[in-house]
Amino acid sequence: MSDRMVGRLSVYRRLLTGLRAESVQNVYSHQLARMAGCTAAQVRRDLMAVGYTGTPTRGYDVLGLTESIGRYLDPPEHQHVAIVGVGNLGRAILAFFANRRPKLSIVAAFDSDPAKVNRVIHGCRSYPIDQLAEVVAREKILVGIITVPAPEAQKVADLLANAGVRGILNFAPVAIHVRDRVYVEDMDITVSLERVAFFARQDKHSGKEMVK
Amino acid sequence: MSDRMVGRLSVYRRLLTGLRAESVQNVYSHQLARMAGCTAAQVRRDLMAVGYTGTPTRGYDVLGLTESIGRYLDPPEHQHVAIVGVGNLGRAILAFFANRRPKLSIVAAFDSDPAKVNRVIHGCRSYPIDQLAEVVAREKILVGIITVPAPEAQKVADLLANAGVRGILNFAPVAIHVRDRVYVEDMDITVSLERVAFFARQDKHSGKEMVK
DNA sequence: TAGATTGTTAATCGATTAACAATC
DNA sequence: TAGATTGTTAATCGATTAACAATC
Repeated sequence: MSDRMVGRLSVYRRLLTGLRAESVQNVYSHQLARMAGCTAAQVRRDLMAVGYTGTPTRGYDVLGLTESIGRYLDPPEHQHVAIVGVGNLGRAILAFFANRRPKLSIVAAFDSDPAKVNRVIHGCRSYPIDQLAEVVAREKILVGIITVPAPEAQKVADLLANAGVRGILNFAPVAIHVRDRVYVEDMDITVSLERVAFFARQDKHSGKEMVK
Repeated sequence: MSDRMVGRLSVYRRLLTGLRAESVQNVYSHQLARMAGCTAAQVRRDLMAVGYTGTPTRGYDVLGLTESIGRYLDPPEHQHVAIVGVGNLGRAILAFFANRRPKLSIVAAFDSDPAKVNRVIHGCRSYPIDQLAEVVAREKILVGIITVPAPEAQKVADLLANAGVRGILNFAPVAIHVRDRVYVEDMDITVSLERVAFFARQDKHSGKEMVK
């Protein structure tokens, strides 16, 4: 299971949820492909991998496929996330994810600024950073989001990894190093914006969209 | 020039800037590789592509390499960016980029909410959305950032593309479709978080970091 | 049946990795 | 010189694309 495929499955599911809201019952691979920005063959291969089969006449059943992707992508039980750094970006992410996914929710926020802790921000409790290990263990948090300034990112990554977190989504503009068992994904807005600016100046480019 | 390579060059430059601040004059490929989270051979191949050569004894000259990457990545003249959607995320991005890059700056923000326009937010002027085409043309804006809710993203993408923007960084959780000459990069926080959550549950995974 | 779509294999493509002579 | 690093080519790897018989 490649990281790209997991990303596409996540996109398919969102599209399927939208179709269900419109009472659409069946969908063909080429329809999903057009909406997701990939090819029909890629959709079919991905769905094959999650073990869901369609039929030539009706394509894929929207409800059944949604559930099948959910069994694949979703945690068996509710999965808890922590966010470290309650600045502008941290608060934006808290607002964005508030009550969005039933099985994946941010249950704790941490900051080193005393003015930002022991509060409830967009429905999420905030704690002093030195309570991180304790809260991560108590709340069974497996995923951490880093939204602190670059100079503090590595320190925070070490705290999270030592507390038992197994996945990190890093927004700090710096590469962090953790032990091999921790999955790290960097979302570097500066790098992305520089890349878009670079290709915006090129007359020709691949033209394909990048799903991060 | 692949999109991944452009991303790595952006990372190298940031690292080199840090080294310069510490008065480091020379750097070897394996040092850059360790900091950037890639391989030494990859660093050498990337630097070869930008046309900068090192020497076996001294490695690469930090200052010269920084300038060489800049000539490659940076626009010949100041490049202007617009952001559409002044919600939590939009304001966070404005705060993040305020006075950060000398040659790449967000010069205009747009929103459909009358309460959010005709103001200065983190140093950036905000306009009503219906002035987008006019302002984009006047300010020679080539890049747009979309931070509106998903249902409005396609409409905003059309507005930007029609106004002459050539690159779009899309934070809305939906795929947008634009003509081929416009480069689109999606930063989908939901997809990324679901992916991290997925791999956090796996016992084994690639372990390699993903630079987006 | 006819026709469009599916599951699945083979071919293609591009990026990464390994290897090594040349170099300072 | 000796030794580590460089530029560069070949081999590997994985993902995407193309193709097509099977199927409803």
